[in-house]
Amino acid sequence: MSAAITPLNGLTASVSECTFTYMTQRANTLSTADARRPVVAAAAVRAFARGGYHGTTIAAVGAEAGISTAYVFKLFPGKEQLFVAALDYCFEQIEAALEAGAQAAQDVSAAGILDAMGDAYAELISDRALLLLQVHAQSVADVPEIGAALRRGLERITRFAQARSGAADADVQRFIAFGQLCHLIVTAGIADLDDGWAGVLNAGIRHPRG
Amino acid sequence: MSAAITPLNGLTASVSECTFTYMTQRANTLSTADARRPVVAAAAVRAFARGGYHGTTIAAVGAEAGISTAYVFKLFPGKEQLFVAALDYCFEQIEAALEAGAQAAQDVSAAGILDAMGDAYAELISDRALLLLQVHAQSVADVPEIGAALRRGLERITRFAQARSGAADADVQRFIAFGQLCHLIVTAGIADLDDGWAGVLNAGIRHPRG
DNA sequence: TTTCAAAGTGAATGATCAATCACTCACCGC
DNA sequence: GCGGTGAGTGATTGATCATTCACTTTGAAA
Repeated sequence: MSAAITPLNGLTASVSECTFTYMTQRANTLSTADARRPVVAAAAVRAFARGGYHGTTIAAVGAEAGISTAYVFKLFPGKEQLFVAALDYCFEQIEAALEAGAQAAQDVSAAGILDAMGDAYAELISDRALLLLQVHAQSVADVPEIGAALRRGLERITRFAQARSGAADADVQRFIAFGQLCHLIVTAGIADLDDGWAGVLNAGIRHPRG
Repeated sequence: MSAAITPLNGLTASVSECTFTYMTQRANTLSTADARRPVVAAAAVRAFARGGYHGTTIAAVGAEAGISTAYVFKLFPGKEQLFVAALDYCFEQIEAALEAGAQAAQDVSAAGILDAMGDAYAELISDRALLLLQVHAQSVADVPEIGAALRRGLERITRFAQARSGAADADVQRFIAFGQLCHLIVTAGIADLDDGWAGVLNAGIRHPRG
């Protein structure tokens, strides 16, 4: 029907093997599977963010990406690997945002850089998809491949925050801990509450969509 | 078949309306539905902790409780309300543990009490079911009833920690934030890792099963 | 123009699961 | 012993979903 082949919108994608360098054709042409995979992974982030791993169908991911269910299975061997690809993509985005935040920091002390990274993270997750996917991933981390992907992502951002800011271990730990508190505030819908107890948790947290 | 009517093992249960006071019969007699509900809720905590909301069948909850699937539906109107009952039960246990910890505190300063509550929490969640249920609840908090139950529980323990310890708002916030970090460490399986990055996150956290 | 491989799809299939129903059995007051 | 009420179950239903398969379309090279 209205197949609407969307021409990889600005997605740089890690097209590492460019054996077909001259094949930089026009848009609207069929894309190669390798180029399409990251686009579908990005769509999977949005779809899985809505319903979680068990609550999201492959059909929903296909619809989000504008392709058929069957083709999702041609691009990824199964649901589990698709979720892992989405999670990897998620942490890629986060590290990039932290780097951008660090680069934009006014105060270049360790604490200043860490703070700027916090701001950048709050900005990044203003659409909530990246945040929700992390929470859903925690929920199914007992699936071995997903747990491994989660640890890989956490290692990535922990190491990055530490190395890029030069902050002390305790400060990096606090950075991550308050990130988790932020996740709780958003998922539980505490940000919008005015009660005293909610104020205790919300204090000083830069909320997405604030 | 092997119906094996288990006689409410030691579960005090809030049998609030005892219109049938004389009916304190023996064990091995059929239990009333009101007395059985909390027992099934406790079983639901364990079952849902394993698979999450979408990944756990009512049959699994029934098996955990030692009753048939059909009878679970006679005790609770549906899966959603059963999960909510499990979550309420979970936060009840947590508040009780915090109170016990506070009572056992050596140092009765605000910080000392908060610390003792942290120890008691670490002890409580050593079997991980209560911890995992909270993570799963975050994951499906967009289901209105479940989100409301989660907020209710968080309000409960935040208010309790604040009132019982008398600590400053910022310290209570930190208490909750590091609780969330603890959840991440356990679900992602970081506690067992030896790498430097994992050490940053693990530092000073009292791990369950440590 | 023909041809071939890769892109992409519609329609099954087989399993699983929430929810329902019709039923049996034990107890209690009479 | 009889009748009713509530405890508890096995079998079924209707829907949903991951995965597969057979099929069509497209683009470009020979």
